[in-house]
Amino acid sequence: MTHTTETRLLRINEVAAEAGLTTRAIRYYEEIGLLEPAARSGGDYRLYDQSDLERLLFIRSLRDDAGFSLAQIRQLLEDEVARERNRERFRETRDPAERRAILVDACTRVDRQIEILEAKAARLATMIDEAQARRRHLDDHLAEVDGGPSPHPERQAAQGQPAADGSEPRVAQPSKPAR
Amino acid sequence: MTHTTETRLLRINEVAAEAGLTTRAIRYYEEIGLLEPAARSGGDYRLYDQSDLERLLFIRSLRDDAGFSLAQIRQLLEDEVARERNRERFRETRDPAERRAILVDACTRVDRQIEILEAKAARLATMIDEAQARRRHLDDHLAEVDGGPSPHPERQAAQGQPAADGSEPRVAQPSKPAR
DNA sequence: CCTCACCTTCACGTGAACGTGAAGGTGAGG
DNA sequence: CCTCACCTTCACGTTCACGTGAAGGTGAGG
Repeated sequence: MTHTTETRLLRINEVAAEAGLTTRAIRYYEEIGLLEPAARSGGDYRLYDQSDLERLLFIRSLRDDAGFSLAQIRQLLEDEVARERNRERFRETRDPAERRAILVDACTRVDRQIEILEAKAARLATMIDEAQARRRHLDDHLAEVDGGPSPHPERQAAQGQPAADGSEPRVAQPSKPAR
Repeated sequence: MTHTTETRLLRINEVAAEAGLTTRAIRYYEEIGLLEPAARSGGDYRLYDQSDLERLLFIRSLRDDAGFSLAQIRQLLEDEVARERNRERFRETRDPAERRAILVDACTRVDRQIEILEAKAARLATMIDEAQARRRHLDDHLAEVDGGPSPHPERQAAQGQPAADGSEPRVAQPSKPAR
């Protein structure tokens, strides 16, 4: 008898709590083909294992943190599954041409994933930069108001009168004078 | 007469084309308070200026590239507007305490923006790393299949027999053996 | 003045991503 | 065996982000 190792199967309610999702959401994800429970009980209860939980956590982070639609998530997960199948097929052949074809297909999928992800990341990076620039500018003003010319040590004090109004370097996102 | 400078006002159809949105979407954004046209014509036609167009482009990039909901975008834009108001108030007072309060408020808003953005970016970065690791692994296999031990020059050739099955370093996103 | 393309405001329709009962089955504890 | 909490499958309701007419006004060209 494996005594502590084996992390028993979870019912939908439990896995939902662990994943931070509702039971309805999980059933919905099953409806649209995002995951199937590892097993069913006698009375057709859905039973989930540890990998299901991880998959749900992954789905949730894609949805919440990365902001993907379930359709995009489906695409990403399908590519993942295809990758798995490719590995199978790869192992089952010795023909170099076929192996090459499998690898090329895999590359195409991965490249597509990367492209999708990087487009998002690039825009986010720009926005973060802009926000941080504003933050630094505010810090300077704060230091200036707080204790005269002597902001934080690592950035040299803005000598003279550093445009003592509240002017900031506009980066993006315009807005009209009186709106 | 200002002859070329002045970039005349655009009607909804034109600004929609330039922004890559539909007229309906733009009217909807107005409904939910994301932007108001710069002006209205005699017959109540919506008229947009250059800053409106930029704002629409910004909204679109937030929606498409960053994957924000319109509610989140509204939040971000509102913070932006608040920032604008703060600058006004800042200029209109000389009281250091008040100025400080304004700046602290601004910092809070910016920090919240940054927090939201960085959460998204962090998750995306991880995913990109994982995808690129897979991509590199595939490249190695490809090179191996293509021309024996001699992958691309900048990465040293995997000597010996580099686990000639299709094994990849699993990074995240599990999947069960036979699903 | 007429036409025709574009505009306006309702107002209902739609797909995605669930929420919310309804009606009945399941399973561990007392 | 009974209870009670949790499960099942319909199936309709809801919010978001628009789409799609309908019915009528606008404005530049011929």
